[in-house]
Amino acid sequence: MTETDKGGRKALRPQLLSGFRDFLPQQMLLRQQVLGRLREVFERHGYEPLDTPALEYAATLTGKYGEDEKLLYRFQDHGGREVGLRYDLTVPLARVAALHANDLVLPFKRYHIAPVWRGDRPQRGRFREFYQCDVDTVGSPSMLADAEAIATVAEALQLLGFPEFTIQINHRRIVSGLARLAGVPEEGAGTIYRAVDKIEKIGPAGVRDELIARGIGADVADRVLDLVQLRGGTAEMLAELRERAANLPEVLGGIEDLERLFGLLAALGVPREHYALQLSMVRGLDYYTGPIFEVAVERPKVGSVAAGGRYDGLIGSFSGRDVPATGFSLGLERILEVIKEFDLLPAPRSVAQVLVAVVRERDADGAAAPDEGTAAALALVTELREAGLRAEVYLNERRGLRDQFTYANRKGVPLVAILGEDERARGVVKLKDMATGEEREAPRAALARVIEQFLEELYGAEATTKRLQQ
RNA sequence: GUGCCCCUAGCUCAAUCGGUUAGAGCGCCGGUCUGUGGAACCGGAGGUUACGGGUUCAAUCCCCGUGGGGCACCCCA
Repeated sequence: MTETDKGGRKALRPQLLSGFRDFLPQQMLLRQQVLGRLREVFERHGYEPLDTPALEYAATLTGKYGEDEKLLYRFQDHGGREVGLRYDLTVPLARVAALHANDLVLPFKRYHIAPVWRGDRPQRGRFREFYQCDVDTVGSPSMLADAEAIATVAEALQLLGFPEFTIQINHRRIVSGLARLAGVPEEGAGTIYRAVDKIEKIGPAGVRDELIARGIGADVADRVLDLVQLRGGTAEMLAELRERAANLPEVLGGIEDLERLFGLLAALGVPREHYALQLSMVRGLDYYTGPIFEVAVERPKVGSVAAGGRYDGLIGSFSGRDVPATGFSLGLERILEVIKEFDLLPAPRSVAQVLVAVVRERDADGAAAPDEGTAAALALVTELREAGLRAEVYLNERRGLRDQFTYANRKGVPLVAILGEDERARGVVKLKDMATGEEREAPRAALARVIEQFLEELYGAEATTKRLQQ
């Protein structure tokens, strides 16, 4: 931070840290609209809200993320404690599950919408402070919990109007079986996983090159690629895998999980085009133990918008007693990138639905007599608020109507209500639609209803009723 | 974290080969205009050319560093 000299006065240069953002009202309106829909879907599926502190003991966060741990924000607090900003919402949940084990009804389903921090280099859809929207279930080893998380995410993306998306599903044990089948020791497996995960991006030949470049024999590389590229229906692919992994009980368990999971997804009615077995998909975080999920988009180029999986060992790392858990996480900013790209959710520009103008009034001599007009406007705005409308009054009674219209116009307030002497005498309120300039008069008593009707004509039922039907 | 590109008014961009007082459009503020906006006209504010240093008689321009942004990689939501 540098200081500057502004008009003889020292001033701090207002500046943001790289990868951190302010959200101005326009952006907040869109964000809140999206979050509102997510919350709605989460609660519809019975997930309960949870929040936890931004800051945790560093030890809580370390050893969970593998190589990514280098992105963890950590430092000493005033008491010299080693602390860190949460890197995701999953580890804090595991900590909560261990700490409050006696207070939670299992299976415990929670959603958590909150910022997380990663010391990554910013790019489109990638920030150092960003919001994750998680749904997780603690205490159920059943694939039902995984299926529910997947169904929830599918429904959320549908509700947001995502043009097309596929939830890719794989299993941690199948992934590690890959290395085993290829005859690669567990330590070197990471490089295989990472290379394989890029198959959609760089193609099989690219993966082969990368594997060989990393010291994997050509024959082994081919075997891995062969497995990962199994084609056909899900059932056929799993059957084929079962055959090839006949002597690897671990992999067989993974195959069973997935067979069950796919059955449950069908039973839940998740549209078939929205999920698929993807044997090349790998998740980087260390804590996954079972099924893993990911939703990636090609357009815009922001990578994955959601990811998750089962982590049956994570809670045990806090409590010493393994408790199964699984969940799915959506990345708000990446979802917003998609929404902007396809213009899926035109958000209102302003929270206010109506601006009550303050009409200046003069007495017979032409002297200012502002109080009556102001009082009338205040009474009206209060009335509208009591009727449940989002109404504001222009906060400067010395301005003319012209300025007040300009204000409404700039701010995007769709309606302006005018209650001057003339209207008061006739018991009406004049209502102006700022988009078209059209004016209507409504009896004072019925004004709120007329405004609601007006808004409905302008924006459809959605804008006024907040309740969204699928 | 690595590499490359970028940064001039609130926004989008100008400014000859390094040349003297850094301009325009839009926006903003005020006025023409006491009850009708997004039009027009007039006027105004707003810049240490991101910041710091260096080279030079002279730097928006060349060099170095810092900060911020973008792209690719790494990785990831």
